[in-house]
Amino acid sequence: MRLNLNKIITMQLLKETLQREGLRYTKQRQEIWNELRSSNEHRDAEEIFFALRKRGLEISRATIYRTIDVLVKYNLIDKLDIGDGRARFEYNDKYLHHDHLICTSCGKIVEFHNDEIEELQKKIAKQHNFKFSHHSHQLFGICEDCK
Amino acid sequence: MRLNLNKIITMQLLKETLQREGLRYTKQRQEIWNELRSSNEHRDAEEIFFALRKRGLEISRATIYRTIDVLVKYNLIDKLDIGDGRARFEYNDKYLHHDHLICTSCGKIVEFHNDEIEELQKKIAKQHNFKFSHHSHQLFGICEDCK
DNA sequence: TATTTTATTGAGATTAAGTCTCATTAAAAT
DNA sequence: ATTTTAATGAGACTTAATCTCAATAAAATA
Ligand SMILES: [Mn+2]
Ligand SMILES: [Mn+2]
Ligand SMILES: [Zn+2]
Ligand SMILES: [Zn+2]
Repeated sequence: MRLNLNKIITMQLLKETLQREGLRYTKQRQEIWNELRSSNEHRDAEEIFFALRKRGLEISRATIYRTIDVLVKYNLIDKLDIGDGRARFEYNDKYLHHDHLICTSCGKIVEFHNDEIEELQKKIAKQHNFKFSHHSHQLFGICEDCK
Repeated sequence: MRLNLNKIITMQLLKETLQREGLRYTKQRQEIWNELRSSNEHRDAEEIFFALRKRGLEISRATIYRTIDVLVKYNLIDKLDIGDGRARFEYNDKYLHHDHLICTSCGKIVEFHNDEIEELQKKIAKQHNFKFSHHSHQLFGICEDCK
């Protein structure tokens, strides 16, 4: 019940965003968005491709990449670089922004949020007369299990 | 005089680092290190390759990439991602660490340092029982000239 | 609803950053 | 001076991501 309502709301968000931008609300874009919004993982393009294949969907890699670009552009998903040579993506929850702490040994990803850092970033951009748009912040180390 | 002394000291640092690690102090490694330590730019592998070519040095791209890996591994240079699909590198001044503020319009790079953020990062890693090793922090926005 | 318009898709070719192979070279140890 | 072996050079290879273009399907229009 709750999940279903959540899905309806987020699908509506996709539809409205695409309409506002004069883009089409296609089957493929719905499927990719649904895959990312309902997952807690940090997925790369290939993983999204196989997740959809597994669910019996015919889709091209080119469409995955193109759709990801659209979703990132309109802030529906975030791109992140954990240093493994592939871009990863996750649902962008506007009300719960977070950055990442990554274990360089096992790849574990821990999410963190720090209001002080968020504010300091804005302050730094302002000091240099930049109109701040976004940031990329990753901490690397060895996790408890790997120590 | 001062620059020359600075060069002697940093070349010595390379030599000692390589010897300590049982690696050879080769002509190519000296040239790549010298190129990076004497520049204020944020160079990618191809730019280093052409800078050395211009100075009449015969060197292979494979050696550029391999040497960069060694220099990053032993913290003589830092790797940075400004979001253009190529890894960039710069001299690592242990006494003057900095992160980057990048203009998404013209590509201008402004360096900044913030002690509070540096401390908060250590604190966050500690809270999650990580042995903190390094971080990657970029701010993106539109610079004064591009606004 | 049927027709028209045009953005999007699929399949595979292409690009390009980075890695790998292996014969040759040159540090550095003896 | 000789030996040992790590490093280099040249180019093949890998792979994430982009591009091309004919076919398809949203959505606008009749
Ligand atoms: Mn996350
Ligand atoms: Mn810098
Ligand atoms: Zn770990
Ligand atoms: Zn600018």
